[in-house]
Order: sequence, then C-alpha cells, then structure tokens
Amino acid sequence: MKYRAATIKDIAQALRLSTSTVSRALRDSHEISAATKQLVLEHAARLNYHPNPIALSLKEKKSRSIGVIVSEIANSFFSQTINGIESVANEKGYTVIISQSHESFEKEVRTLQYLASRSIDGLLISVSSATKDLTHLKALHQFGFPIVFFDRIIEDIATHKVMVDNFQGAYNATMHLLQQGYRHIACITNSAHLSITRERVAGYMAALEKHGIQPQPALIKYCFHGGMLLPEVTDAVNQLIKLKHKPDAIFATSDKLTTGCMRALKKAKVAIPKEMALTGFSNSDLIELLHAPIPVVRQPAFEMGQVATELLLQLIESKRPVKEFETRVLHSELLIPSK
Amino acid sequence: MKYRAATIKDIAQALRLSTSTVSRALRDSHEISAATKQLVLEHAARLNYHPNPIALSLKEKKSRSIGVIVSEIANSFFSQTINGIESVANEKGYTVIISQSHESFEKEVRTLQYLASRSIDGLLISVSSATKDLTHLKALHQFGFPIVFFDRIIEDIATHKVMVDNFQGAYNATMHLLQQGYRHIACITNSAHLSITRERVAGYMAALEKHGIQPQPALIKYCFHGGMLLPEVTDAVNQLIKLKHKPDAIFATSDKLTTGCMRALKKAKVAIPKEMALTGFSNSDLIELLHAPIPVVRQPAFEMGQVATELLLQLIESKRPVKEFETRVLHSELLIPSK
DNA sequence: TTTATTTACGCAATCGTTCCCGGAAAAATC
DNA sequence: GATTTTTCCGGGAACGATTGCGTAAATAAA
Repeated sequence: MKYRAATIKDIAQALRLSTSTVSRALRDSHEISAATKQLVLEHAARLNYHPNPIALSLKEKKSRSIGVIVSEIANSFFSQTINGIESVANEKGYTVIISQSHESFEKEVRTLQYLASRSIDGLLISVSSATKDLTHLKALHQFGFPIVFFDRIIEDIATHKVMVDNFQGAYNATMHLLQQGYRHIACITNSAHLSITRERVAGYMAALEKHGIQPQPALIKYCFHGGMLLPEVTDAVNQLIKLKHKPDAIFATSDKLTTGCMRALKKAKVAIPKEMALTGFSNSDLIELLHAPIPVVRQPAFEMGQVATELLLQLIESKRPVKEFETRVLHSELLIPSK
Repeated sequence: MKYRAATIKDIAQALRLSTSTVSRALRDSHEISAATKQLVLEHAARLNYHPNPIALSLKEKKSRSIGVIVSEIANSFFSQTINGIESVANEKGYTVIISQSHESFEKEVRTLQYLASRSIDGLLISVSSATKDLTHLKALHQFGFPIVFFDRIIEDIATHKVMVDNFQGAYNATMHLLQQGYRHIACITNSAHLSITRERVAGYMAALEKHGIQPQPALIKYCFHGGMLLPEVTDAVNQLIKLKHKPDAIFATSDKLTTGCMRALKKAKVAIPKEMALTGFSNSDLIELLHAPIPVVRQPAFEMGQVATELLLQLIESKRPVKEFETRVLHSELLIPSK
C-alpha cells in the first residue's frame, strides 16, 4: 500500500471544479467566491493536502534549499555554525543541505558539483584547507549564482563575506602569551593560501613585533591539511621541540590544530604549560575539562552562521542582481581558564 | 544575467531533433542510431547539460533524498554517525538532509513534518530524549513510509533497527568499575522511556547483581533532557554527592551525560577518580586529553550510520512492501586509558 | 432595454523529463 | 517486385502546480 499524497486534482475532481479554481481558492485569490473557497479549504483539510514542493520548485525554478560546505561537521566550530545557519534558514522555509569537504580539494569540487546538480538556490562555504584553485567557485559565481563565504573566505570573489577579526584574535592570544613571559613563541597554522592563515599569522607576528621580537620563519609551521591528518601536526610539533633553541610556547590557529598540538605534546611527554605553553583558536566546549585548560580564542560561531545565512537569503531573494557586497567582521573572544 | 541551466530542449532545438530523441539518446536507448547518439552526447557535453533533478523527482515521484533526525550534530557520536550515513547515501546518489531535535519533542514533530513536506524518500531517526508520544512516527509508518531507527530505537514500530549491544556495553563499563574495587556505583541516565536507557540501566544492574550488590533506586538518576540542559546533570550529581552514603563511582549512559558529570564534579570540586570514579558512554575524541582520562564505552558510530543507511535504501528501493525486518546489533568497545 | 462592467470560473500553456504510440524510411524476406 | 520486419525518430500525454487569457452569467450603469 503505497502512500500517495493528495493533489490539487483530487480536490478538483471531488468538488467538480477545475484545478485552476482550486489553486486560486487555496491561495485565497480575490476572483474566487467565498463559498467556493470555503468548500475547497474544507476538502483540502480533510484530505490533508499539502502543495507538492517539487512541483513548485519546477515551476518557480527554485528549490528553497541552500547548500553548505564545511571541512567537517565533527568540529565544534562548524557544528555550531551550522546550528546558526539552520536557525535562520528553517525560519525562512529553506532546507539546509550540509556537505563536508574533509579538507580535500577534490572532495570539495565533487561536492560542489553535486550540490549544483541538486539545484540549490545558494551556497554557504568555508573552503577546504587544500583549496588553491578557484575555478569551480568562480565558474559558479560568474553565472550569478548566490554564494556567501564564511570563516575561510576568498578575497578574489566579489560577494558577501562573514568572518571574525582574525588578526585581532591572533594578536590577543599571542599577546597573552607574551604577557605571561613567554618569548620564543611558535605558530602552527593551516595551509598558507587560506585567508584565516594569512590574517592570523599576521596578528601573531604583529604581537611579537610589538614586543620587539623578530618573527622567525622556522617557528611557523604550515599544515596543508589543516590538522585533518594528525601526523602532519605531530611532525610540526616534533620539529619544533627538536630545535636547538626550542620554543617555549605554541600558538595554534584553528580548532583541529589546537587539539592536534595537545595530542602531539602529550605523546612527546611535553608538559603543558610547564615545558611548553599552548594557546589557539578553539570552539570546543570541552576545553575547560582538559588536562591543561589553555587560553583559547573563541569565535561567535552560531552568530556567524546566522549572519552568513541572512546575507545569502538576501542575495537569493533579491530581484535585481546585487552589486554591492559587504564583509561582516565579528568579534572573537579570548577565553582564559580560571585557575 | 541569471544563470539558466541547459535543458533537453536546448539540445533538441540546436540539433533539430525532438526532445524524445534527445532523452533517449542520453539514456543510451537501443532505438537511437549510433550517429545521433554521438551528436547528442557531444552537444550535451558542450552545453554542460545535466538532467534537472527536480523534473526527475516530479516524474519519478521520488526525490532521491533522505532525512536524518538526531538530537544534535554538535555531539561526537551523532556527527560520526552522520559521516557514515553520508558515505553510503552519496555513493548511491542520495542527498542527506540533516535536522536536529535538540532533545525536544515539539521540535522533533515539527522537523518531521517539515521533512515530510520536502518529500524525502525515507527517514533515519534517533528519537529525542523527550519523545514519549509516537503518533507522529506511527502515522508516517502506516502510510508505508520507509523509516529506519538507529541508536535510540522504538520497539513498537515494525521496521529495520540498528543499535549497539547497549546491555553489554553498560555491563562491561560497570564491571570495570567493580573490578577496580568500587562498590557503591551510581548511574546517571537519559529519560526512562528511551530504549538505550532501559538497556543500559539493565546492563548496569546486571553487573552489580553479578557482584551480589543490590541496585538502589536512589543511585539511579534520570535526566529527561539527556544532558542537553546542564543544570539537570549538575542537580543529579549534587544530589548524589550529598547522599549520606555517597557513591564512590558514577556510570553515565551517554556522551552528553558523561561530559556533564565531569563538569558537575569539577564545579563541586570532587576529584576524579580519587573521590569519585567516572565512566560512561562517549564517542568524543578528546577523552584522552581530559584532566581525568576515564574509561569510556565507544560505539562504532560511523558503521552504525552506514548500516542504517544501507537498510533504509533497501527499504526505499524495494519493489514490494517489505514485511521482514532486521535489528542489527553492533559491538561496543570499552576504552581504558593508558596510565 | 441596451450596453458596460464586474464576478467567478475554465482552458491551456508552462516548468524539464520520460515514455507510450504511431509511423516513415530502410532493410530484409519471399 | 511486393510484402514484412527493423530501424529510427517525432507527437503528445503525464507528473503537480501556477497563471494569463477568454468568457458566460450576473450585476450595474446608461
């Protein structure tokens, strides 16, 4: 017994009306008499009629769904962002289709093609750590397809963008280490072509220079896979602790890297913060429960998701092509563990 | 300049063929000559033609998308499960639409209605902690709508189910505590009407009885919101530590509850495991980095997602209504921290 | 009473695709 | 050379809903 949803035709036949009349009655058109409207409405309720969204999509040429691509949802920052995205999207009647790139360029391209083929109305994306080539995004963007970048943005593409004050967040975190007396501070960061990498490393360097310390390239380690592959982080950390002039602190520029460092240091039996201080960006809510509760830069992830979605829907629902784009910068917060 | 995807009509017009011919050529029908096929295929490639999934959905009466409802994705167990779900679904050409109930019954019902209105082909659900009334699920199920339960299953509804050996997992964890010498073990668990609650509490009790210990109702605390609301857990823990005969260990039956206990104990300044031992179900990968690395019961979340999806797709793609259902029980694992 | 206007509804096209039917031309058979 | 069979392709309906246009009947205005 296969379930068949009631259609407008069912109502029309039962009431000996045309489908047009039923359609108009349901949409409360002025050219339908009150009596007919009532009849239709009652019968629709009885049949538990709901307009078929697929038929509507076909006609309207929009699916009322938006795609989201993040590196992985098993990451506090992104899962919190997604919550923000859903809160806004669902309220406006949009479905959210979430996909993960797992920090792989190929996966990102494939996933993007897939989403495009599912005819989403717009895209929210935080590009993968491995994304250097932008043709897949530029091609879509040139067609006038609505895209909003968040977190890891692409400067090259003219559209709305949402991020935090990456420079300031990194600056504050590094400054905090300096104030604690650490002077030889290393930085473990994402792949070099990511916007967040550039900005956060710049903030880190600025803090050092403010203290008259010359940043050293040997102390900056780039992880191409953004900590997705643990060995990458472990190697970076191991190289640092084997240095003749070993750093006394590490600043990690993202969630996965921060916890990756903790793992690596634990494995190498380096005590935090005694032998090596640590700080970094993280939205994990387990930080306070950790063996070494470190100071972290927390991003307003939920809010970021909300803002990005609002901007995207604005783009989608705009009648005329939008020519003026905004870049929203939210504030990060340095969370210092209570003693 | 609005982007308009190439359609079969565009190809037909350009090649002076009918849409039927183009359609057949693309599907490699035997009644189209090789020459025409080649022509069509080439032109399709040039226009970057992709069949419109919405039009297909309308015709086929299936959307090739499945809905997933979990309590929240910012939960290691569920995000890992979702990864498993996506891996199978995407491979089979299905889109996954993820929704969160946030452990609220109302949200679950609303979300389910929403998914149904988006005409998903099937549903994967781990019911919310607050779900007692099952009419929303039963109604859908009676229409022959494909549903597969995972993790928190509903015994009443006859369909495929996937879960872990909850009894055994709880038994093992409790037994481990007993072997360590703890005798007065409390249990903090989800709302009483959840399948996982019943089974895990039963495992806990069985282990106690095996050691000749009579389970005490006062030591079993039910959290209706499954730890979604921290005060709920904090209250439970506080009540336990204020008992005249204070327990020496706690067994928490789920991820959120386990970390909730840690928070509560930390706040109450109760040392783990010195003053109070702790163990529980958890799939968090940060456990080993915690201040007190506790033994945890780990579920094969990814695999559970895969199996559940395979069963669901089997249900969806079956020609005849399926009458025989399976309940797959996967194995959990007790992870003991290295000293 | 005649004409103009409104009211209330139906017809048919449309969105992109598939598929049943029907049929002309080419090939095969007698 | 006439018939049958293939081969190859087009016409048109269908999926569910919306909407511009046409129009009969009812009402209002002249």
